[in-house]
Amino acid sequence: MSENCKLSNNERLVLDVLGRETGPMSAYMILDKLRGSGFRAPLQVYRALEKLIGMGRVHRLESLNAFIACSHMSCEKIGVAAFVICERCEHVQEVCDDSVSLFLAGLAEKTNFKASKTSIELRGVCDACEKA
Amino acid sequence: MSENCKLSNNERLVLDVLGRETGPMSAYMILDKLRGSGFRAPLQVYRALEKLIGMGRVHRLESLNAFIACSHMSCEKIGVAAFVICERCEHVQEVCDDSVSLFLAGLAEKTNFKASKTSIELRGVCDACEKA
DNA sequence: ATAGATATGTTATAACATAACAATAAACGT
DNA sequence: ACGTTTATTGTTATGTTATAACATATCTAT
Ligand SMILES: [Zn+2]
Ligand SMILES: [Zn+2]
Ligand SMILES: [Zn+2]
Ligand SMILES: [Zn+2]
Repeated sequence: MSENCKLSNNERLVLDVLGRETGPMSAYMILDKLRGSGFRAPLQVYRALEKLIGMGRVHRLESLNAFIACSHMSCEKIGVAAFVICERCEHVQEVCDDSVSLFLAGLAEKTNFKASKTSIELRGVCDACEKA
Repeated sequence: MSENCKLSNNERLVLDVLGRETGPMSAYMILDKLRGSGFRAPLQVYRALEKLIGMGRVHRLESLNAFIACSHMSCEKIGVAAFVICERCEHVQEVCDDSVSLFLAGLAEKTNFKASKTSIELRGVCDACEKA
């Protein structure tokens, strides 16, 4: 938590871009948004993303190859979250309650597995889009 | 289920390659295995994979950009499976029990979401590797 | 036969991600 | 302040994953 506060310049820039956007962004979308701030190569984005993900301030959506700012300012239990992704409106809801961590703990126990990273993603249609 | 039996030539070839391998394979690994059978382009693999996934006979591992044959000969409830992936030995265990479908159903209900596709993946170290 | 549907082949290109190396800048003990 | 270490940034090139667009062939039903 002490380390979470100090972001490098590039990390700050990337996190700000993700924070302004409501939906997920690919690394290359982020790069394009930051060309005005001097970014020129994908690696600048990927390096910042790696750090931010390590801090729990950004999550990677595996099924989209995209990234999104943590909706909790920073996940305490890093990696224990589920993402509900609407394919119509691109809205992503992050769910981090006990049911998620209990399910994952149960699954790990049942398979005698030590999980270091987890990914739960649901793709479909959100309530708002379904009604519209 | 009636459609599941009739595979096209290319689908058969791709499924056989995946069936012979114990671990996950990328599309390009599959392509290389099938050059001897006349495959020349990635699209031949991707098209077959798309169909096989639709039939539930192959699963895509989002966190690996790789594919694996269904360990059940064909998942009845397509897409409702969890994958436990060892990063040391590459072994993948497919879990399809009620706890998985109940968890997903609960999550969907809680978020008023209609899920059409789901992905649950745990990355870490399996029991065998941990002991070794 | 022939029309429509399905499957396949081919080339090119888009989209996503990392390797390798060079240069700077910040942190730290002396 | 000083040199040493560590972290950060910049740059070029390349590797990896996936699809678009178009051409051809095969199958199926009438
Ligand atoms: Zn979070
Ligand atoms: Zn929606
Ligand atoms: Zn399966
Ligand atoms: Zn293992």
